[in-house]
Amino acid sequence: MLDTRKCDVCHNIGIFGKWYQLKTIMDQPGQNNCVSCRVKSLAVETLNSQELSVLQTNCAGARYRKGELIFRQGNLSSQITYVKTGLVKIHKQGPSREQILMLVKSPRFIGIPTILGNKIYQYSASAVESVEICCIDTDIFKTMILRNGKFANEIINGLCKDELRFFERSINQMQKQLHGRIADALLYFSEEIFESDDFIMPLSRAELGDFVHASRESVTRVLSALQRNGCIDIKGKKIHVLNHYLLQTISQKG
DNA sequence: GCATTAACCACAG
DNA sequence: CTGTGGTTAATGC
Repeated sequence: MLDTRKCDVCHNIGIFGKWYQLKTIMDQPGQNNCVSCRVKSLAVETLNSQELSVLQTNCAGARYRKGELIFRQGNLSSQITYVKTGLVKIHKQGPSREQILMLVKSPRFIGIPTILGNKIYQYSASAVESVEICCIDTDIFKTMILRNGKFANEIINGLCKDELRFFERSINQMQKQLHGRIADALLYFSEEIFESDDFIMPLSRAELGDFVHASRESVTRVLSALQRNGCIDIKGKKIHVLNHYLLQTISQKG
């Protein structure tokens, strides 16, 4: 089933269940207008004008620069955060090392499990690129879930997709060895995050290591091995996928 | 045993 | 922050 509504900003057609793309115009900082917001989530789109104005008086926008912490594991959560633009990493300190659990492409809610489950953040979120977010008051958010079934439904849809994606990634991480995991990560960036064969890797080698559960040196080695066999071309942070098929094979065979 | 995989350490741009 | 090389421990054939 396709949702053929067009985004009035970038004119991309939204695929059913997927947030609209947004590549340009943002609301002015500090001047929140939920009614005219260009990056409403599917959930927020189900709200009527009265609910929207309630939302508007209970949320605030903020900007974070590359590398800044949005919230920290162990802190008390006070509001739910909606990422309007930019890329965010969800990470957690494990017993031995830091692990990047997932990358979140905007626009998207983060931190819902914390609000509805444990009040203490069980993980941290940081800006990978410069990021714009909206903070919504927890109680208002909960009230909307209780009162508005459609809103709740969209929220649940989002959480389910997250979980499925996470299961998929878990299998990859657990059953593949390094070459496969890195090939996976490259495909993930190329296909899901940037939707292009040419992109600028926003993570450092060390962060990429945290993402695929490997040391920074190993990441470097595998990357240059992939370059040697003509899979990809690397110039610093610029990555060009030359042979998608080969990359997929490596990803599948581990 | 020998080969492979990947982490750790050290050093150099 | 990155790339390389040497070393080492674990695992597989």
